[in-house]
Amino acid sequence: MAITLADIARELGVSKMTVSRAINNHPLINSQTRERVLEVARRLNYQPNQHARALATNRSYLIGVVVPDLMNLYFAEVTRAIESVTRPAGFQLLICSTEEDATRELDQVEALLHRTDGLIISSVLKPTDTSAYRKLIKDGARIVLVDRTMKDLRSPSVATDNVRVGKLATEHLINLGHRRIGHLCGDASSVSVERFEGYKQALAKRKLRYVQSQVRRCGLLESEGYTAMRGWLAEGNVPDAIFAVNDPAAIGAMQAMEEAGVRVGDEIALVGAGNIHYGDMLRTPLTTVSWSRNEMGQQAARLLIGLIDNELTRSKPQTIVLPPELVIRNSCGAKPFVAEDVSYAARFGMPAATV
Amino acid sequence: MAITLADIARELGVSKMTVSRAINNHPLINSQTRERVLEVARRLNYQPNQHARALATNRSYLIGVVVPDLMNLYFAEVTRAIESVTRPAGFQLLICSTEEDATRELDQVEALLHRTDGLIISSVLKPTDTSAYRKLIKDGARIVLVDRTMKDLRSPSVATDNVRVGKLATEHLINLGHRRIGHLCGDASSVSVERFEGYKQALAKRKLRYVQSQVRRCGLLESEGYTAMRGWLAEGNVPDAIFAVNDPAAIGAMQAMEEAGVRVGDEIALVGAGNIHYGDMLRTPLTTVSWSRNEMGQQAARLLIGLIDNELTRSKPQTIVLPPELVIRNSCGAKPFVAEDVSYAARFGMPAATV
DNA sequence: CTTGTGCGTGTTACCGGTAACAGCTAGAAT
DNA sequence: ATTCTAGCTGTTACCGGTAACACGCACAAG
Repeated sequence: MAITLADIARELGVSKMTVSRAINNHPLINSQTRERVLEVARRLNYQPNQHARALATNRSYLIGVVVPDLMNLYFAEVTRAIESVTRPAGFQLLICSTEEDATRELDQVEALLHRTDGLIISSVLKPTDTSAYRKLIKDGARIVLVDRTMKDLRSPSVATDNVRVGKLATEHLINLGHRRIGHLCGDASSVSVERFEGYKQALAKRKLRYVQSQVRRCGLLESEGYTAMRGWLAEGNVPDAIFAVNDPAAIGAMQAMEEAGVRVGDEIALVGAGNIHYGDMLRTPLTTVSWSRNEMGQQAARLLIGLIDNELTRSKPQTIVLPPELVIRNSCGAKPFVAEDVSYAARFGMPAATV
Repeated sequence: MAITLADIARELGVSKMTVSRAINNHPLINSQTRERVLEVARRLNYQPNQHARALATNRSYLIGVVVPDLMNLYFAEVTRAIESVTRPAGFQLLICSTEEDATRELDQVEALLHRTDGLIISSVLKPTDTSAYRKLIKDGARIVLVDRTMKDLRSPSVATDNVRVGKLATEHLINLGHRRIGHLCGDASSVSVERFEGYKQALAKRKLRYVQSQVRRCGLLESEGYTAMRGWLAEGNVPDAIFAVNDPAAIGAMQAMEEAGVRVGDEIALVGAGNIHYGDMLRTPLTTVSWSRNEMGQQAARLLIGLIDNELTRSKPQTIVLPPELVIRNSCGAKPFVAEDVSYAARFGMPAATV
């Protein structure tokens, strides 16, 4: 078995408490004693039992992260950003992917709550389905919402302005001269609903009629974008331009178009959202709407640590909104097949190429 | 505070032990009593304290996963496969990304060991740097290695035949008529070393001379592939064909080539390894070597659960080797810019497109 | 010389579970 | 009627930490 406090205490002829204080740098301890303890601890390679510590202090130094899909690089990036803040603060991450499934999300959240100090959730639920989380939060759960938010929930959140995302994408397509603009819309989640709303607002603002048949439900997964677009192409009556709810859906749709021999960006303009990695390296580079995934993850992590340390007041939770911006590439047909404006090098913070 | 066993016990006028037995479906309990207990537990929404349980049983139902890079979809896929086995078995995952950093790996492993029942590791270390893990395993740590293995370590592992990976890729380039074949080689990890070895064996077998200057060290990250290739192009003396240690490195190199105006698959043939998601959808679809990430993750998970349940004998650890196969696309120039042979639909197990 | 004070250490109890064993009860076997 | 046994339940101790309080001691102040 592993070394315990008691082993060290026996070795030195002191009490467990003294050892505990030495290990935790308690102020009320003689510095010489501390040194002696630490020396033995090092020699025996003492590793504190995290379960015992968690039981006694009610602090696990674990943070749960619940995301819809880790195969979506958008969330991989957000998760990495979260980790970049939590790790230096001494927390480890319990990561769960819900595969865009609401039941699975609730199960996971329930299970995670009781072994973590707090949760960062990107919820698949309808933004109005707040009852479950409302109850958990009332019972003292520390939850921060990221990317996808919920209505009137007493918990901090970080997201982008998704109505604006939908507007930016749709207006861009309108500005390019398109009039029959369709939408591959997502599910019931906040991002889906709000981006859809932005799409409708953009149409209305420019006096274009909203046509039901030009909106197709697809979901947020790449495979769903593919299936939906394949169906659409088979049925016919496909619009000239499409705003897809997110990049994976757009990429799935793109693939369906290519298989059907439709030239993306030429015959059909396409815009996604999220600016995922590889979006600029695809056969047809994807025009999209972008906001900082890094900022998103880091802010969420800071908010949660704030909650854990009781620095944040519970009464008026913070809501952070990140500004979205359009990233024009080729899939929208705006600049058919010219080089990228931002060099790849910039992504890694390198000087521009000299070759 | 949360509901405890004692609360339920008091409510029913029985002992904590009876409640504990009811919750855990102990055989020695009256089924009526169990029903009564479970009913109250449900009503009070009892959730067992995992820390207490872990302390008492020395079982946390947590599995640690240590991968080099979650932004590499290859590992995202392996992780998802692990989760597909561990979740039904009642385990949750503590996921760490080491960012291809050895120090970080050792820190994380040390920290994870003491709060998990076992670890699945894809190690960044040199395959000969076994001392740290050897010690941990001797002290009873349950570790399964995945993707990247180590020499003579008493622990089960799942990997592909990486020498064969290097051979398949290089021989393919030779078969296409190339004679000046270079290699973007990785780091000191097993996969890097073995694929390099395969590259050399393929050259030797076909009586081609191994030329030092045609091998460039780059690492396993996309950014490193980019940097290395940019440097190579700037210096000149670039070979006709390149085998890159993995897909991210290949994709980075590809980007550097495109920025330099070099037509990939035409002026320079390129082959990667790993068959990551999006590899087939790039501007130039990437020829690569593939093996099942799903099989890899699932087998690793099963092995670890076997270790945890003491079903696996410690004396002769299992080593599972997954067969690699060549996936020919366009970047090698073999079939310049024709349609994919395998439809995208197949990836999602759908019938072929009818449009 | 007493009292107070502050520092450092030890004692005790507790966090919320579980293992091991003891004890009780009813019905079967003798 | 007595003993045995099976089946269930309770008791006690323990997992490895920590909080709260008690205590001892040296030294300064009164």
